[in-house]
Amino acid sequence: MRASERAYAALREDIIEWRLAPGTVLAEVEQSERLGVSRTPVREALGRLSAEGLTRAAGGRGVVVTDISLEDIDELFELRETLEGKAAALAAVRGERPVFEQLHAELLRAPEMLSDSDPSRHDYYALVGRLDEAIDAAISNSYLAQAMRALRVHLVRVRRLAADDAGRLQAAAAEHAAIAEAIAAGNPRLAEAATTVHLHRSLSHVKATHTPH
Amino acid sequence: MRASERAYAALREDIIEWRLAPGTVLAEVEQSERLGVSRTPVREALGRLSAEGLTRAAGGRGVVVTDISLEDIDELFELRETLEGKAAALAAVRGERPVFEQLHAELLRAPEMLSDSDPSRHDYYALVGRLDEAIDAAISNSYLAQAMRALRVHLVRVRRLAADDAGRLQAAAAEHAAIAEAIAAGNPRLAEAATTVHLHRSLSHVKATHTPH
DNA sequence: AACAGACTTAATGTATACACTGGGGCCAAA
DNA sequence: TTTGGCCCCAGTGTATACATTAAGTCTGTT
Repeated sequence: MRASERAYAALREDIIEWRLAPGTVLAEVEQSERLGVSRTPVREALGRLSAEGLTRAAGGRGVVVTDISLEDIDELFELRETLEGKAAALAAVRGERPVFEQLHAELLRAPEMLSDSDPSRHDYYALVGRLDEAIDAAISNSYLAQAMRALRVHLVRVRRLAADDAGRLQAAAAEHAAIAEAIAAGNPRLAEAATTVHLHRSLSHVKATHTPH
Repeated sequence: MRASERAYAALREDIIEWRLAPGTVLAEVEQSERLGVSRTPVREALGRLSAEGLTRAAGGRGVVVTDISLEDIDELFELRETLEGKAAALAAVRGERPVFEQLHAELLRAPEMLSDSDPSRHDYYALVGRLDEAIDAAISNSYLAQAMRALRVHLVRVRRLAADDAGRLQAAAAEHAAIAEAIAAGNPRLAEAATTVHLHRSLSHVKATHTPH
C-alpha cells in the first residue's frame, strides 16, 4: 500500500475516533515521524483531509483538526436530509425490489443483533452500511453518491459524540426498516418521508445525549 | 502567490475552458515544464483537481481529464435540482429581503446587458454570480454552500458545451428574476418551484444545443 | 501465428535538502 | 512597566534526486 494512503487512513481514523481532538495542530514533521513516512505523503494526506473538511489549513502554521459545533450538526443534518431524502426517493423509483425486501427483512430482525454482548455493534452497523450501499447503487447517480459519501465522514464523527444505547439503536433499526420497506414498495414519497423521520429522530437523539468536549 | 496555487488555477482554467480536452493525459513533468514550476506543486494541483472530479487518476499512468457524458449531465442536473431547490427555499426563509429585491430589479434589466456588443457577456454572468453568492450567504449552511460550489465547477464546464445565444440568456434572466422575486417574497415553495423550472429549461437547452466533441 | 513471460522504460511515489515566510520572544526606549 | 521594533526559528513551500511500479514491447516457445 502507498505510504500516502496509509498516512491518510491513519490520520482520518484518528480524527474520526476523536483520538486527535479538534484544534490539535498537525505539524508535518511531527506526523511524519509518528507515522514513519516522510513529509511528502503526510502533506498529501493533510491536503486530502482539508479538502474533505476534517482539517483546516491554519495559514502558515500547519493544519488543525476542525471542530464540530452544535450549529455544524444542524447544518450537517439539514444537508443530509436533502441528499438522503432525494436518494431514498430515487431508489424507490430505480432500485431493484428484491434487494430492499431482503434488507427490510433483515432489519426487522436487527433487535437480535443488539441483544448479544458485542459492544461495538459490528453486525448492526454492517447491516445499516449495506442499506446505504444499496441506496447508493440504486440511485445510479455518481455525483449524488459522492456527495453523500463526503457527508458520511462527518456523520460518523458526530455519531461518536452521542451515546448509542440499545434502545436508540432498536428504534433506529425500525426506522431503517421503514425506509427499506418504502423503497421496496416503489413509493418515492413514502421513502423520502421515512428518511426525514429517521433523520429528525437521529438528530434529536444526538442533541439530547451530546456531551460537550 | 504560491506556485501550487498558480498551477491549480491554470490547470483548472484550461480544463473548464476546454483547452485541455477530456482524455488528455496530464503528465507531471510535462505540466511542470509548461507551467514553469517543479513537480511538487503540479502534483498538489492535480490532487486537488482529482478530488474535485475534474481529473481522474489513471492508475500509474498519470491523471486524465475527465469526460462529461450525456448521462453525467443528467446526473449533474439531478443533484443540482436537489441542492439549489433546497437552497432557494432556505434563502426564502432566512434571506434578507432587500438584497433579493435589489437583485430582482437588476435581473429585470438584464436584457439591456445582452443587447450591447460584449461577446463574453461579462456583466450578465457577474450579475447571475451575485445571485448565487447571495443565496449562498442567505442559507447560512456552510456544508450546503460547499456542496453547491463543488457542483458549479462542473456546471461551468457544461455551459461551455452549449450555445449561449442571446435568446436563451434573456429567458434565463427572466427565470433568475423569478427566483429572486420568490425569495424576496419569503415564499420557499415558490422559490423551489422557480428553481426547478429554471434548471429544467437550462438542461433542455444544453441538451438541445449540445455539440458532441 | 498466437500467447506467455520477462525486460525496458517512462512515468509516478517517496525522501530529503534548500528557500521562504510568519510568528513569538527578546531587547531597548519611553 | 509597557510598547515598539527587530531578530530568531520553527514550520511550511519548493525543488530535485532516488525508489518503485506498471504499461508496453520484444522474444521465445508452443
